[in-house]
Amino acid sequence: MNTSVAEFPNRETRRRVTINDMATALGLTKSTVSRAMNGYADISESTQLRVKRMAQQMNYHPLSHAQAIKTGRTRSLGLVLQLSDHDAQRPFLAEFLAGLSAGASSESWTLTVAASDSHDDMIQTFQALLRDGKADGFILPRTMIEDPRVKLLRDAQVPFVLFGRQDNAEGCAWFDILGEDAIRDAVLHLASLGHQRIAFINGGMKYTYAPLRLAGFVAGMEQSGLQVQSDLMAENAVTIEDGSRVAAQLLDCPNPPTAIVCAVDFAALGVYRAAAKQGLVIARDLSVIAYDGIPEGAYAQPPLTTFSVDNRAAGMSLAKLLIRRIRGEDPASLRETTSATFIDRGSTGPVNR
Amino acid sequence: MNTSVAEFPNRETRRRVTINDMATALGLTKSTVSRAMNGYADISESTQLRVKRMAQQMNYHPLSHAQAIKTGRTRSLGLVLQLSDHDAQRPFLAEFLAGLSAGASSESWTLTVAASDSHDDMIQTFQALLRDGKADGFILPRTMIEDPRVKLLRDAQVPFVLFGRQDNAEGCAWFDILGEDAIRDAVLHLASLGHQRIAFINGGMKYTYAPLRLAGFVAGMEQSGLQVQSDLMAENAVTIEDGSRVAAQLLDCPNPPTAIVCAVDFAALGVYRAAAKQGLVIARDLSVIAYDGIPEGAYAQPPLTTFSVDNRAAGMSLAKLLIRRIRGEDPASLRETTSATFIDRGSTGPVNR
DNA sequence: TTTGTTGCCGAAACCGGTTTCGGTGCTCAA
DNA sequence: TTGAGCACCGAAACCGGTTTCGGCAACAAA
Repeated sequence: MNTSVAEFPNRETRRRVTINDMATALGLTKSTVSRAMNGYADISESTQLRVKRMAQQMNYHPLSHAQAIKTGRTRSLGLVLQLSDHDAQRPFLAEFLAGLSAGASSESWTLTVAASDSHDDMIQTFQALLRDGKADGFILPRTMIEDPRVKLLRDAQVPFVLFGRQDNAEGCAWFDILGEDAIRDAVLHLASLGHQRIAFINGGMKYTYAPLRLAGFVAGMEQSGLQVQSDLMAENAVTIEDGSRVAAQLLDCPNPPTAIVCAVDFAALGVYRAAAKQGLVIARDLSVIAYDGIPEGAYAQPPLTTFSVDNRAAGMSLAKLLIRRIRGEDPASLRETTSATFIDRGSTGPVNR
Repeated sequence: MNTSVAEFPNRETRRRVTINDMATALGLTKSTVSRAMNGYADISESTQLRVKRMAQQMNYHPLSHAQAIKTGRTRSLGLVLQLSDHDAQRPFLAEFLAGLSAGASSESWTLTVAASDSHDDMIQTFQALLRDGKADGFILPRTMIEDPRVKLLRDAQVPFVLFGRQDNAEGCAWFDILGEDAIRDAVLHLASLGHQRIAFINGGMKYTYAPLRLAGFVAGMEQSGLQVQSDLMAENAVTIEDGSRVAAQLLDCPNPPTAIVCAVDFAALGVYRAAAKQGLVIARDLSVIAYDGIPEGAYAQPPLTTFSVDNRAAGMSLAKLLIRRIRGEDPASLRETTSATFIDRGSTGPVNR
C-alpha cells in the first residue's frame, strides 16, 4: 500500500464514510449493512460478500466508539503498570508493549495504558478505566500468588489474562514461560560441569514464578543426585543491589558455592559485583546462570549465560488470548506456555576447587 | 476514599448511571443536564451547581465514547513508539509512561499506546488510530530535524506536542529539556578542573537535540577560553557499543583527551569500557560527564556523573500541554522548557597529565 | 400598554452504529 | 390450492450523549 505523506487524509476535507453512505451506495438499509458486517446468519452469503467488498472499496471502518454505545465494548485492551513493583519490568517494557500493540492491532484493537504507583491508586485506575469504558479487558503482568487484581476483576466479571500462571485458576486465562524448566536445566548444566555446591537466588516471593523456579531448582538437584543445602538458598533478590548483598553472604559462608543460579538476571549482575569484590573471576572461580535475557547481561564481563524470554512474543500472545477471552471463549482453553531459550555466553565453567 | 475490593462494582448488578437518570432525578431534561455539565452560559449558575452536585452524588460520569459520537473526541492521547530507533528510549519508558498517564488521568483523559517498527508501519499506525478515533492528538517523543510525523499531523490538522524543540515551529507545541545548558555546564565543570583537551561525543544527528548540545559544548569551550578541536569531536553514539568504539578512536589519537563529554549516558558507559581496555582509570586518568540520568549510570564503577532528566515530569507536562492544545489553545503559547539536574557522582577529577 | 431584550430551559433532531420485530416472497408438503 | 416454514431484508426503536431551535417568563425601554 502506498502510504506517502501526501495522501494522508486531511481532517477537514475528508469526511469519513459512515454506515449510511454504505447503505445508500448498496441500496440497502443500514441495519442490513450492520448485520452483514458482523456476519449475522440472517443475511445471505451473497449480500455479506457484497457488503464487505464495498466496505473495502469505500474504505469503511465502523467507529468503535459508535458501536460501543450499544455494545458496551470499545475494542481496546487495558494495561495498568505498577511502578511500586521492582524495576525488573522496566527493561522488558518496550518489547512487551510492542508485542501487545502488534497483537491488538492485528485484530484492529488498541491498547490503553495507565500507570499507578500505589495499591489504592491501582484499584482506582482499574475502576476509572472500566467506568469510562476505556478497556474491555485487562492484561495483568507479573502474576502474584495473592493477586488483588485477580480478585478485583473476577468479582467485577471483567475479562483478563495473566502473564504468569495462577493456582486459583478459576476464570483465569494466561500465558507463561516455563521458568521451572529453565532453572532445572541450569542446574543440570552446572552439574555436568562438575559443580556440586550450587546456590539458588530466587526472585520476589510474592510472585507465582518464584515457587515454580524453586521447584525447578530442586528438581534439577535431585536429577543430578545433589543435595539442596538450605544455607545456599536465598530469596527476594530482584535488583543488582539485592543480588550483590545476597551473593556476598553466600560467598562468605564456610562452604561457599562454586556456582550460583539466579531467578532474575539483575540479581546475577549483582553476583558479578560481589564476586569482583572478593577477587573472584566469573566462570573460572564462580559459575553463574540466570534467567530473563536482559540486554545488560550481554554487556557484562563476561557476558551472562542466561535463559532468555521473548517478551515481544509474550505480549503478542497475551493480546490475542485476551481478545478471545473478551469474545467469550472459555478461559480454561486460553492457557499457553512456552519455553525460555538458553543462551550460553560463557559465564559458567568447570568446577575449580 | 475507601477502595476495598468488596465495593468494586460488579458488571452485571451495577448498571451505570446515565444522563437520563440524572435528568429524572433533577426534574430537568437531559439537554439541560448536558449543557450544565459542560458549563454552557445559557444555563443559570444555580442550575449548574445543582447538576454538578448531583453528578457527584450519583457518581455520574459521561461516557467518553458516547460523547465522541457527536463531538468526535474521545478524551484520549495517542503515543506511537518507534522501535526501529535506538534503544535509548527504553530506560526512560516506564517513567515517561507514568508521567503521561498521570497527566492524562488528572484531567480524566487516557493514553492509547501503539508500537511500530518500520517507517511505513508508523504512518499506518497513526492513520489507523485517527481513523478509529482512538486518539484526539499525539505525543511525539524524540523530535527529529526532519520529522515525518510533524509533516503528517500538520497536514492532517491533528493536534500534537513534541518532546524536543523544532526549528520549523509552525503549529508546534513542545516540551523540552535545555540540554545545551547542561552540556555547556559540563564543559565549564571540566575546565574548572584544569582540563583543556576535552572531547565531545554527540548523539544521533537526526534528532534536534544534537545540534543544540553541540552548541552548548562550543559555548562552554569558548567561555572557558578553550579551543574546539575537530579531532576530538564525534557523533551518532547512542549505545554502549557506539560509545566504546568512538572512545577507542579518540583515545588512540596522538593527543588524546583528558576528559570526555557525552550527549548520552549510554555512550559514556561505552567510554568506560574503552578506557578499561586501555588501562585508564575513570576520574583519575579520564574524566567523563554525560547526560540523561539512566539508572545504569549509578551502578557503573565509578558511578557516572551526569545531567539527569526527569522523564516522569516531562511526560506529565507533555500530557497537559497536549490536552490544552486539543482544546484549542494556540500552540505558540504551549511551549515549555526546563533544566536537567547535575548529579556529581565522581566520574570526573582534576587533570592528571 | 406594547415591544423588544434577555435569561433560562424544554423539545426534538442528530451522531453512527446495533438490535428487535415484522413482513415479504419463496419453497414445500399436505 | 393453501398454509406452514424459512430465508432474507426493511422499519423503527434504541444506546447515551450533544446541539440546534424555539418558547416562555421577566424585565427594561418606548
